[in-house]
Amino acid sequence: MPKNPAPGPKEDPKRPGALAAPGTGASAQPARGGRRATRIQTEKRATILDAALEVFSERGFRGSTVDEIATRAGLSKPNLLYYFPSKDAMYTALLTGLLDIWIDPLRSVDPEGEPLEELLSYVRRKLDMSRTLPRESRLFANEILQGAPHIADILSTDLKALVDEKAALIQSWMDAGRLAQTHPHHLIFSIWSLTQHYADFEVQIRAVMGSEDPFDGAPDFFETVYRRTLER
Amino acid sequence: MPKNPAPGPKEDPKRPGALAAPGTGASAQPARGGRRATRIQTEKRATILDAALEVFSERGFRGSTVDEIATRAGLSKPNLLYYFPSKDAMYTALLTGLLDIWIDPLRSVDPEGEPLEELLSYVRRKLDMSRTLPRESRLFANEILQGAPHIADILSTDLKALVDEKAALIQSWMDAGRLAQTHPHHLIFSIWSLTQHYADFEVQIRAVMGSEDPFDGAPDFFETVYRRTLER
DNA sequence: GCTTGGTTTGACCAATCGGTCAAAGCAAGG
DNA sequence: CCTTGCTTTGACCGATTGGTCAAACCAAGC
Repeated sequence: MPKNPAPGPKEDPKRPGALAAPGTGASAQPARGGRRATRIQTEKRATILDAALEVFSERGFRGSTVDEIATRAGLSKPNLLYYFPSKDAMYTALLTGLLDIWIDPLRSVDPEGEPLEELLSYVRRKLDMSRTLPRESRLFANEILQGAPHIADILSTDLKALVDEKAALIQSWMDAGRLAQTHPHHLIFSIWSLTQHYADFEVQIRAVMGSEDPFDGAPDFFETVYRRTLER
Repeated sequence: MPKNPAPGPKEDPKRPGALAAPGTGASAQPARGGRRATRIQTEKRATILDAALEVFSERGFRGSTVDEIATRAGLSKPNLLYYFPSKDAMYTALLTGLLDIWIDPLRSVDPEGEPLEELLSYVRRKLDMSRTLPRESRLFANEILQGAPHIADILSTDLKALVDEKAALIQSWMDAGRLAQTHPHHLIFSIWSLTQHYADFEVQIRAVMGSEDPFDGAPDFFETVYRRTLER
């Protein structure tokens, strides 16, 4: 089949370096065997992961099909399966690769910083991630909604440890009178909830708000809420 | 090979007005034809919808199978299809039937009541629904996450109208100096987000909190947040 | 017992699913 | 030119999907 240069019937429309594949594990592993990864492999694996993110975040794992991912990546199904051994492999690569990025803002809440400012900037960073990485947010939302079958253990070990640590830090700030008293765990949950809501439930929010951009008023609203809640 | 008549390869020409809808929509319509519904029909349709809610809320629409719903309802697949013409019919019946219930707490925010108390009790009622009806919450979460294909129009008409009305009410309360100033729309979103989070992301929250019951501390936390945010 | 009308089921179907495979395409070095 | 090794594909497989169908089941009225 003489596949000319750029026939792309429904080729990758655009979405430029939408998500190259930072720590997404796009490049780490060779397609097969133990050899080193070709440049073409690195690129295609990144393209595939981007398409997979698109589809998985829209339909969840079980609702997604390899065929659709392949089409959206501009590949044939067998060709895609040449780069990733299975549907599950793509999903796992995405999840584990993104988990770190996703949790990072919490990790960088600084014990040495000014308490209120640290938390406010955590909120800001989190909201920013929802705005710039909505697909990633929805991917996690889907995974958790369906019982977190692939990452349940990570949640109850690594994530729990991190949250407990930061909750203790916040508690110590409150005990020192540098923040108003509240339940630290629920405070953290509220930040996750509020910020991710704007990505995960975007359709609903846009439907209700009409033309106005939801992300316009959100930062101010959050700052107001958390200032009033945490300022002593 | 007695197979032949029925030329129609596939197609459901009719699809009589959306499925029933009293409460959960379990009983109103007869399974077939125009006759009145038998008691057995009423009961089985309710049983089926309950099983369907269980499955749909766990796996989303596309991830769910008719077979699993049938099994969980204690029926054979053809038997289930005798009561509901299609998978889609079950899903639609559930969604439309539950939408009213879900929105109801907002509807009953009383313009004549004491502003802060009205909103606090709205929050309480909402959180209570997440605790007692987590499957319903997850059903909606799945639907919205996947773009709200079945209810997009309702969101941008009925729901938008209701939210706009209540947002105006809240704004008037703020203008009258009976509540501290904030963005009413985002305030409402925050209530949806915070309360439903405890149902939709239950696995994550439980993983992080360990043995402690998340629903224990939540009501107090919410009251604190909204008091501090709204008290003038 | 027979009829009637609602109910239940096993067998079956076309479409789609995730995944395999052998064969072919292809660029680059010799 | 030929080899070599990565890349791509059409054809195909068994399993599962949503849905159909004719036949059987079953209680109740005659």
